[in-house]
Amino acid sequence: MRTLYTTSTRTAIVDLLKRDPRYLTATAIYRILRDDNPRLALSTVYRTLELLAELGNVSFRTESNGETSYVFCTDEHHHHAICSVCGHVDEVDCAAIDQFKSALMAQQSFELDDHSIEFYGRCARCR
Amino acid sequence: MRTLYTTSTRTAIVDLLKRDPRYLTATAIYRILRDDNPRLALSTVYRTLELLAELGNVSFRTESNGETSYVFCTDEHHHHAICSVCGHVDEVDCAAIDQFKSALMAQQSFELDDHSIEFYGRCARCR
DNA sequence: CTAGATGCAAACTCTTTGCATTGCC
DNA sequence: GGCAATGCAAAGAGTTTGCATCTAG
Repeated sequence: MRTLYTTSTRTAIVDLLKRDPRYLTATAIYRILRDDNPRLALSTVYRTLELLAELGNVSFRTESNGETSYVFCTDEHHHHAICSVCGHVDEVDCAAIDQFKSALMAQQSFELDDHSIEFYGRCARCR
Repeated sequence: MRTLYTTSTRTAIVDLLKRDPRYLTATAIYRILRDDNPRLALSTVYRTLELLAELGNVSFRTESNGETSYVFCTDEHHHHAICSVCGHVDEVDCAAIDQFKSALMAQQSFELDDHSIEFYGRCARCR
């Protein structure tokens, strides 16, 4: 198995993602971190984000403009509650989804394997 | 307000989308329709899909490779059950979502405004 | 006839890749 | 020292745009 090095760039990206619990694009991350490291390359940001996604430490989604954005998160199956005011992202479990399964089967004989859910609203601070 | 013309290209695209209830990319649509109309331009397909999306007759999503794909659907709020075998897309209402609201509020004081859901599984024919 | 639609080609944006260099372990 | 990571530049892929031409109404 490939050995992973702990580099300052990787640490900086992970720290930023942990500190800022919102969906950030590669370019946004690049712009922020370039202040401290002017030689940072956008391609490095992309490669690191790809790595973090493989490791399950980051999940991503596609914005309406087609850009991909990333959040730090756990590896377990869960969903995101996204604040439409500040962009804050919280994880939500999906216990209640089980109730869908039977309804869906009965309604149109569809056998549920997986699901993808995002919730939008206002977080505790923005309400 | 702008006047919309009914052109053969638009009719062909709408017909194809109605006939094939799966998420199709612009390029896929282009390839299929080019057989009957060799002078068809990919940009026309994009422009038509954009128009249909504005009119609420089409919804779209982003595939894992970054491509956008489109399905014909109703304008009302609903979700899609996507067959992982044949790609068939069915609409699903979201009555059961209401049960989430109270749970979500109690759990982490998040006020739910909207949600985006996709289900994956096997449709009646592919089970 | 006229505003809207189309084809074609060029431009754009985001993302990926090749390769020489640098740096972690 | 050796393999992994990075910077830089160039290439890719999907999508959008400008403009002359064509066409529905």
